[in-house]
Amino acid sequence: MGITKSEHFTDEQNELATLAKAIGHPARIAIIQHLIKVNSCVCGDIVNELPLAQPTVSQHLKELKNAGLIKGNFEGNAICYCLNEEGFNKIKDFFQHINTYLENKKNQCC
Amino acid sequence: MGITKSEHFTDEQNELATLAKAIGHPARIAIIQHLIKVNSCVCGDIVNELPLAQPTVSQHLKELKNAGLIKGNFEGNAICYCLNEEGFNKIKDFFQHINTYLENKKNQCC
DNA sequence: CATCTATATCGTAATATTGCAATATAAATA
DNA sequence: TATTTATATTGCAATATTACGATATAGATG
Repeated sequence: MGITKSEHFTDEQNELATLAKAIGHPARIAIIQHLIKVNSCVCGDIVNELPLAQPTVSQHLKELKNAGLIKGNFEGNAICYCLNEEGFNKIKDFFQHINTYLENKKNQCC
Repeated sequence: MGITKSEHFTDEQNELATLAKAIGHPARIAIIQHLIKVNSCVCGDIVNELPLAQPTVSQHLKELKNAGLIKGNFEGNAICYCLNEEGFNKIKDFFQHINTYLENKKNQCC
């Protein structure tokens, strides 16, 4: 089959999965790290930073954008990308929940 | 090609991507949420909680285990699964870094 | 030991992802 | 308007993922 049975899961579960999946590629991790590192809007030098061809980078940017993790504005004929808080805020709560749980859990068999 | 070019990225980037990718499926989000909810080791009732066949659940558990996000102990003829702090701690720093950045960033074009 | 119960593995079909060359598009500039 | 520059889209091949029936395995129990 190969189709993820999204309809059997909650919207929250599907949304979190989509976000995590979008982050789940080293090229997309690299893009996120680069956007943080340069601490400003990046107008296209992402292609030069990555060991991938331009169409491939464009595809990764598209996936991050679709997931709501980055956003881009036209700036002349270039595009200015930066992180999108909305997307990251959605994951933040999930991980904070997990961390709180892990800090307090006791008497587990493993 | 379809092969992720892991060799061109740093170990950290590959590791973070592997962790995020493992989380990036609604069934695996559901497993994580369930393990937190029951607040104890779960010996096999995960299959009953999910809308998927037993082999499929077993496969998802394997992926979470391989990524270091859960661990399992034999408990009689059943297996006891719970969250693995190690894996989650690795992602924690990444997201904390992002959150700190997002809270402080200013004067961005987007 | 035979059987039951719980979980894993195998095999396979359907689908998704990754990557890139070629090409298209769109704004800027000569 | 022709050209350049920046980015996106298309098309396709290679590979990975998802799902499940069938089957294997391993401990518990009769």
